[in-house]
Amino acid sequence: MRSAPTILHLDMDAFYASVEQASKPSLRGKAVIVGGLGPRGVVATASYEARVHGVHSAMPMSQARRLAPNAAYLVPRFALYRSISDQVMALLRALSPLVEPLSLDEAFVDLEAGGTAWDERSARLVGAKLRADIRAVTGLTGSVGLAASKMLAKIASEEAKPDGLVVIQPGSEREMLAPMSVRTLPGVGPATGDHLRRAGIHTVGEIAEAGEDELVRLLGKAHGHALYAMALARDDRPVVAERETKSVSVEDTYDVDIHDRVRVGLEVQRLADRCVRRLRGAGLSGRTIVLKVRRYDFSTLTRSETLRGPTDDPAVVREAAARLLDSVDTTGGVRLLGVGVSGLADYTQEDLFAQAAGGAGEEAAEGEEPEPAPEPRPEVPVERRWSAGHDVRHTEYGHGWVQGSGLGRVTVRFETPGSAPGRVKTFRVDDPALEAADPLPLVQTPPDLPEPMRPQEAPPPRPLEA
DNA sequence: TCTGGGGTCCTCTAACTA
DNA sequence: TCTGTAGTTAGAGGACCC
Repeated sequence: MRSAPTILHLDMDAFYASVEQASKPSLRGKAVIVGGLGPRGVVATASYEARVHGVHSAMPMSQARRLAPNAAYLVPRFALYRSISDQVMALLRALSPLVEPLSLDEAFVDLEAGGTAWDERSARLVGAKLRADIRAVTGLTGSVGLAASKMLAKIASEEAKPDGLVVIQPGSEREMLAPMSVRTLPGVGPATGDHLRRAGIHTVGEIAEAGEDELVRLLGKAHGHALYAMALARDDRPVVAERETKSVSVEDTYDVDIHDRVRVGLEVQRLADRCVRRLRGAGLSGRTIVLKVRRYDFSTLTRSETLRGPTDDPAVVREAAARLLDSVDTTGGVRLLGVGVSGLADYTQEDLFAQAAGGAGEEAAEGEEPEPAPEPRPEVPVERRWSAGHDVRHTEYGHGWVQGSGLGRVTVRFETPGSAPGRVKTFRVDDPALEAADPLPLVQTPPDLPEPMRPQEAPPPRPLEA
């Protein structure tokens, strides 16, 4: 492990909710909850104001509504979050070529590899400047952790939240970790946490005391060795800039369980098509087709089939998924269906004789297949749908966002990121003066950055577009 | 209270192969 | 030719992460 705290972990604070607050002045300082709004939705992100009420990520939305009935509930706008994430990642890439994004709002940076920091003082300066630049470019806050390893940098940024910077001094790690809960360590979730608790192990220090053999006995080889090393603050994992995608999958949870076997089959075909579209969009193909079924009682099963060679042919994936479905009992109903492809390659090698024999008649068009028009779902009326939180424009009142809709009406608040909190008006859902609009930039005119921090180039295209 | 979506990695078992 | 063994691959499930 290195001797200076030159690994940086950035974590944007309550990212999705903060973006929504930045783009909607009337929500600033208010409880904002972003997530699925259907009957089976869960919370993706809650603003700090909402967390005060006990709302947190992954909580069922129904529970969140009971805890914070007056919060603003919004559906996620991933395209907007991705564009802001790109701005942040560009700032990180100006610091080092070794940037490892973990998600839209989190990344590791190896400052030493970038030559931007070599000791605690320089690392602290870089971290502070990064936070200021993120605020200037995006208007948002992020928390920074600096340490000599990835694990510790991540723990440091967690300690720094919200809107802070924490450095863990090399040499002080074990002492600092010892009293912390085992759940602090990456890889310890509810199941492992319970397992350890039953063995009388509650803190990181107790993991270290238990010894490696005991950890391996309790948790298995890989997990046991890894966790013991982490408890001793041993973590040599490098920051890896490019990770290959290993699988591509899509899944849908249905508002109401599906009982009709024919409908289940149709949904699987739809998911297979969507999965292939994503696969092709990323320029990939794959050998193993996976079907996922979550039944009415939440029991989940997967069935998979490995083909002779990688494919990106929708007909082949559809047929494989249908074969897999044949082996699954769906009586009682299903709440979720998913189709995935793994064993990826960046070429296709269709065994035309063996695999296309069944589907030769319905060959898909070569090359870029057009996005099929979204088929209206049976339960959705054929009228314009206004999603809560999405931007709109009115010919008379200008730019605003959908505060809610129902009973043939849509309520819009007219405001922009740079305006004062705006007024609310209600329209008929089919009002011709109202149309969907693109989000506005959060910061009107991004200030010029000083030379060393200016992003040098656009980030590379993301491998997967949703 | 009733549990999303998109991923990664690990473990166990069975089948196959050398 | 039969048997035991070790390694590899597939398939299923589980845990975890954001």
